[in-house]
Amino acid sequence: MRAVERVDAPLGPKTALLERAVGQRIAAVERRGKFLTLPLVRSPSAVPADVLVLHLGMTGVLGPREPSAHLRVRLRLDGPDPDVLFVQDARRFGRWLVLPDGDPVSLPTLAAMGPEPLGAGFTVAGFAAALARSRAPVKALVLSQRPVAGVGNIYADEALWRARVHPLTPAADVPRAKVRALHGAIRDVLAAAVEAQGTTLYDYRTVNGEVGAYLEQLDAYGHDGDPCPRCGAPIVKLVVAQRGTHVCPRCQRAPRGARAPIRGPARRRAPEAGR
DNA sequence: CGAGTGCCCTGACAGC
DNA sequence: TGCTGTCAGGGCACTC
Repeated sequence: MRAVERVDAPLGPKTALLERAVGQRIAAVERRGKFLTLPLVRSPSAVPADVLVLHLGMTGVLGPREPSAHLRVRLRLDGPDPDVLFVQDARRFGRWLVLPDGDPVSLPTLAAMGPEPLGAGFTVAGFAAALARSRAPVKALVLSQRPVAGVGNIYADEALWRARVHPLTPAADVPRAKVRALHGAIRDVLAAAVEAQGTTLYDYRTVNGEVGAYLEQLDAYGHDGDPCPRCGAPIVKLVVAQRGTHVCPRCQRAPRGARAPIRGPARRRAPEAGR
């Protein structure tokens, strides 16, 4: 069990409690959704109380090599090499903090997080119940991490496309058969993406510095203007929950009342062709 | 309390 | 060449 000898990070509200990690031992390395959670103990036989939480955001990289730029956290451990871990985060969307006594009050998303998508706790029945409670657009609800953990914008689009569910459908209106399909699609997409070591659009790298290969398997995300791989209709891009959203207008039927496609803020004409 | 919006932050890129 | 504006997105803070 390695102990934290020193933490260097810029001071601020997001990092104010990091120094609580100093002198404690890392009892485990766990993950909840997109959060890394490291329970800390004050002695090898103690029960974990504080939890060191790392969220890498979109551009965060955690690894043993010192980055050439955008270093945010330096974590010095006792014991053998590697004895220093670095967090690089160009866009500063990451978070790193200690939750005293594991209290997630400052991280509401973590506190209310749904089951792990690849675990046994993610059931069709539970997923259906979560959707039935909300009239938010189904994509917005999925992105909230509450019905299921770990689904971000790319994989939400892919799963909805596979299940033939329009992202603007009110969650409670998704038919039972499509809830089942979406549940399966989320599992399939995430399992395949993990297998491919993720999706590198721009910055993302694995812990070994490699790009993620799932980019090549994307069917909908980023394919606006391209033919749908299933039916050939052009994929359309719209905005749902402030996120770029890619839909096949033929396979994914829009809910009644939704006018599609919704372009973003109508202050600027969209470019003629995709890149 | 659920839903929607604004914001953070930097790099890539388009357009002039 | 260099400037300006826009866009990308995970999660929190805030408003309605």
